[in-house]
Amino acid sequence: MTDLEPNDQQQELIDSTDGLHLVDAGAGTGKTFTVTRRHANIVSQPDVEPDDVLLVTFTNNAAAEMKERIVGNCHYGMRELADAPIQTFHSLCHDVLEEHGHAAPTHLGIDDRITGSTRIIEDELVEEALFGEFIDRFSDDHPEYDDFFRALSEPTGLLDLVNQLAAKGVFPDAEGWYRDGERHLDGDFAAFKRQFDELNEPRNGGSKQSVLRSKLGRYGRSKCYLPDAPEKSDIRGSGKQVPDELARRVFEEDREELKQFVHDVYHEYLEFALRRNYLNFGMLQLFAYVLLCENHELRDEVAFEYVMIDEFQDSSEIQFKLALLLAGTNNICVVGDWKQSIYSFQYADVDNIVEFEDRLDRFVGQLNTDHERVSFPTTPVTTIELVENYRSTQEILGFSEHGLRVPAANRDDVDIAAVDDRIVSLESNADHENTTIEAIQSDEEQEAVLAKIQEIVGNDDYRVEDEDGNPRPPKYGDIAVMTRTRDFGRELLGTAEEYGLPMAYEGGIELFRTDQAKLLLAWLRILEDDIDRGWAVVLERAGYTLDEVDAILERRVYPENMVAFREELRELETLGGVAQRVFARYGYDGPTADVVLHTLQSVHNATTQTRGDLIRFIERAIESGSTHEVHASAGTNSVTVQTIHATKGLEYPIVILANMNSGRFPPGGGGGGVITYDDPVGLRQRKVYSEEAHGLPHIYDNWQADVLGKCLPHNYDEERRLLYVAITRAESHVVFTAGEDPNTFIEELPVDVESVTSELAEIDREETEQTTLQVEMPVQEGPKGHTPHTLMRDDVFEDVEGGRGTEFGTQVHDFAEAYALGENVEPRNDDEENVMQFIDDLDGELLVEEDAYLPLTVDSERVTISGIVDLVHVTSDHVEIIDYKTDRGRHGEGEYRKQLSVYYHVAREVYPDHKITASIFYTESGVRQDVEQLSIDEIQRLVTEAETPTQTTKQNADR
DNA sequence: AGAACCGCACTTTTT
DNA sequence: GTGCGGTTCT
Repeated sequence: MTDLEPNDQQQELIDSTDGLHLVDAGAGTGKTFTVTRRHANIVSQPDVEPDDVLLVTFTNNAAAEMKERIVGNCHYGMRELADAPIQTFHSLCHDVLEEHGHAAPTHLGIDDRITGSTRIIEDELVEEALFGEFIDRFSDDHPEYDDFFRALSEPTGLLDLVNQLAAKGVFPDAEGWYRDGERHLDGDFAAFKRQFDELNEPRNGGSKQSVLRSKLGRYGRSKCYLPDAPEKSDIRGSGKQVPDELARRVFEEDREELKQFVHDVYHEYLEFALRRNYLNFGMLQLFAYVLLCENHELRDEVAFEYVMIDEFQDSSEIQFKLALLLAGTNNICVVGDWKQSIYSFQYADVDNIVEFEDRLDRFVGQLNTDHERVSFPTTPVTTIELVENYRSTQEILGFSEHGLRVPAANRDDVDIAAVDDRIVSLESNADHENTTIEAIQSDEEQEAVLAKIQEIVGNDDYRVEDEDGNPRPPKYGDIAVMTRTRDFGRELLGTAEEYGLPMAYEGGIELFRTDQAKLLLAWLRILEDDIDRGWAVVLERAGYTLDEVDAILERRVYPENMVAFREELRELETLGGVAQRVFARYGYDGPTADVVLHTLQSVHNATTQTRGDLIRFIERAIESGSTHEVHASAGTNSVTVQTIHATKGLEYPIVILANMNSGRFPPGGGGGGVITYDDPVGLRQRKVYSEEAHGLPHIYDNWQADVLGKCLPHNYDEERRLLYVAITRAESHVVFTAGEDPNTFIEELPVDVESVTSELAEIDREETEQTTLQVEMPVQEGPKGHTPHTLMRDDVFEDVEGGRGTEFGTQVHDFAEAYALGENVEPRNDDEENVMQFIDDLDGELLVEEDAYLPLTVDSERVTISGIVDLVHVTSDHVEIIDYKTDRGRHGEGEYRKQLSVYYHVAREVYPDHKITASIFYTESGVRQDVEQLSIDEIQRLVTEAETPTQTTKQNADR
């Protein structure tokens, strides 16, 4: 609808630039279109610059898309808008801290600075490792907290807690809690009591016990409370309700020590992170918030004249407050849809939008307690509803509302009147009415899904609209299968492959962190060069203890059966063969092994990678991030498989909502945390002392927390919204599918469930357009011009045990350069001794050319480059390219392979007749290792892939 | 009809 | 550890 004019509500939003606005923008109502037009309208005012208008999105992709659309719509070009504040909260906070935030930690009593070199830890596993290191040290330093640690199974639970507190705006300072943070930790008895009472209400007019009493039926089961814990009959009472005073008994508990513990962990972790020169995403917001709270001049300086927040239902409490601090005026506009709030696990709080006015008022009050930080009135708030839907037929829109009304479980009762009251019904703008909504159940669900797809493709009953609005029969590419779990999607993909049906999974898969991938990697390493890292994994897996593994690695005599297996693998010619044999050995025959195999093969086939390349590829994949993105090639005609969470913002003519099976949608259960934090209950600990920790029977010594856990209602709202989101992706047709045991949702929806047995035809692979999986190579920056320094990834956070780290490496490198330049320097450690020895051993006179990047113009015998490659040594017939590394074990030679290769090819041009080698010099051991060169094509390919990220198939249509 | 008991299964993803 | 659904008991 780029060419179309805005409708009345959209126009109203575009025109009302001033004042507080809450916009309910349902699915497919042209939200992005309207927001970008509104932005253009604001900046078209004579005294408003793009810099004055903050537009917050929740993903970088969304920000980029917004920017692009805005450029197309106003008189500013991309250049003027390149630095305009159209960004995520996180990147905005990053900018603020970078520019003004050096002293931010001091406001929390932390004597450290945020500097330009402070890194943002993006990888969860990296942070967990760092946190683990921190918590080890912390527990050593604080014997007084031994009791807490005895009850903790996973220290990462504490990291979760810290992040959750940060997202709620609860921070520790030197003495206690920043501002009114402690109130949140204490909880709110009145609010708790309301929830307690609601859950303690007898059912069926008094004839049936309350939900709470029923839940407490398992009180004490498979638990061993301390002797002073009350009896079950005492807890549950004798009537239909539990005793009223139970609320107070479980709520009132001395938590001073627990709060102190959490405070110390939290505060010292912040100190630790700053000392190690990193921040996580939560800390970005934390410090930016503190800074904006404390520094009144800065707040005025940074403040924006206009603030717009997109996808407001995905915002967290601290983000709401940040927005208030960043707003210099009341020109605040939040746009969102509570019905599409499905990211609470990312600290999103739907109440930000549902209770917007209450929260606005409350948060401003909190911010203004001691100083007027927010100086505009919180009323009036103008509400604008976008109700015209440009995506789906009316029938689908009507049906989608049922998703918000049906019970998600037998015991779930929905307050339909209350839901209806909140729903703003959408009106379809579609000019065609051909819609089908159906549900099928089959004992072989996967086959049923595929058979349904075969039935749909080319079938005029399922006709869809082409770009000009004319009806046409559907293609594979018109269909999306949405699932709640990745697993089902992956399995379906495997089945589709068997039948040759073109299907591609889109989204993140944690492919290379699976045991399957790690074992395969280990064996590939063993095959490649027998290195310890391969054997260590394999031996550990076979049950050897760490000491035994060490001994075996030391003696290099490996178990006979493993050596035999290695020889067996050596015989195999293809990578697929190796992988299959490895998986067979360990009994991996599930979908994960299949996908690992398939993915590696597609990388392998599509390129000319050697086994060594693949090893490095897997290493990088493991290192660089937990999930591995797998995309369908753009433009191929294949069915898309996605999780519902990943489909937000997308749309498809035909949606198959699969895996509507009992027990899985909605999810059941969920592990019990040790320390929980949840308003209004506050901070609680469930102390479980395990047998392993004590050699005693399992002791559960906090019966209060046990009961508290049951006093809060289980909320199914998000499950229902998930269903709603999935249905509203569809333009024309929806199919639900379930296996043997359909769940409550599918039974409660107003649609007949038809039992089917599917007849599935095998598709001739030659005839269908094959889809290939493209795996994004985790390659960093590409080259700019032809200087190699841009090839080096500079975001590798190096921190190695025993004091070896970035700083140490820099020192060794500085020493090496100074020594090569002939300066009078003394080695300070073994590494520098080794470097000195190495340079001394090189023959010939030493000549130096400073700042010698490319091209290498040399007429001397020998050149030192003070650039990124550490040393280029030239003799009459030989060029040696050398890179020092201070931290063997952290990085293989693959890390800087591209960069060394670029030098290699340049040297080739400069010295066509010389022998050219490139190698890594490990300073710790004094070992030099040659590096195999990449061809120019290979470098080019890696670089190109890094520069052109694959597009997602269908972005939010142009509205 | 309601209460008690038993066995089963056990996410999503962005910054 | 916990919620669900089904079965059995009262």
